[in-house]
Amino acid sequence: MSSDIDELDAKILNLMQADASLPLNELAEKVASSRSAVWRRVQKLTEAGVIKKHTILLDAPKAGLGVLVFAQVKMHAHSRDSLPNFIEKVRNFPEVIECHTLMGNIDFIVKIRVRDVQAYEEFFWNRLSQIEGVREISSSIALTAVKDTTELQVMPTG
Amino acid sequence: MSSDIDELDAKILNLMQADASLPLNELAEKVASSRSAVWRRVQKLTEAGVIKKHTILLDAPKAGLGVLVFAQVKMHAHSRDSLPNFIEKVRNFPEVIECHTLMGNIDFIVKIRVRDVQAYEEFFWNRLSQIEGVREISSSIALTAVKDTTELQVMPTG
DNA sequence: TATGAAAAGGGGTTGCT
DNA sequence: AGCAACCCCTTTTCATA
Repeated sequence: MSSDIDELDAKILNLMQADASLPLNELAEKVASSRSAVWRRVQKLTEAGVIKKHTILLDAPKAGLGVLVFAQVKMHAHSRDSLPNFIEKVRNFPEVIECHTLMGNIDFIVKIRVRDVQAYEEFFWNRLSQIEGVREISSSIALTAVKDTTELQVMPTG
Repeated sequence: MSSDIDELDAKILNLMQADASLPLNELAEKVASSRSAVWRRVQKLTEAGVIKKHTILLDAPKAGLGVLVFAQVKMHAHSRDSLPNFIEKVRNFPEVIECHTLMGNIDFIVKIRVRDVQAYEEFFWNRLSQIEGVREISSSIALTAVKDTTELQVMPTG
């Protein structure tokens, strides 16, 4: 399950999250190991699915998506059947960055990035609120990002 | 501001977000351009800060962080002075992945990843709720991730 | 000034010890 | 697990329009 991560794996993962463009020899040096050893660890971690992908992170406003919204969505109580449709729709909206089901009275929390407030209004009325089974949406515009990372603090297993 | 992104830039950014390990020649082929042209675009976009960093994304449960929590934090109304301290603390908690200030009655939304529910209880009581000025915390454990990406749909400016 | 080609350098990959 | 050789990709430079 937590695919047996030892201290070396943890160090590698933490460094690569901070900067995936770090050359293999520098990485090896920082973790006090050799190129090949580190390279094989990375292979294993990728095959095991611990490393999901290599990507670049963009500055959202500079990429033309200056507005971040968190929407709390509640579904009609008797609309179990419309859930697969909701999920399908939400996955295909490029504006939706994340969507999670929550325990408690909120059914979904949805993280959305759009160009500006007008674009959100458009998205809200014509897209999100139009999905069958949606009962209530409470939208909050995010002001300042106090913290916004993708880095997980990986610790050795056990 | 939205650093003048043309169609070629947009294509490059979208492809690199999907897979940053894509070799330059394949990337060039996909966007119907040449290696050097694409390479210079990437340089420019990095210098302009549109591309913030290269990273790897981990499977959180496989990396030993199986529990995702969204916490809504409200501060005491008269505790303006304690905000810098709150921000500083939150930024230094490795469990906190994101924290945004919101318009409306919730002051902060905090996204947290921990090993298990016990780890969250520990984090909640000994860390988050101990920060000066915090009045109320409403924690929701996330069940299923309907969507969880970092990819922004980049469109040409204008 | 921007583009393409081609050389030079560095890093990823592999096999062997 | 480490070493070293190989090969491919990135990066620079140069020539061209």
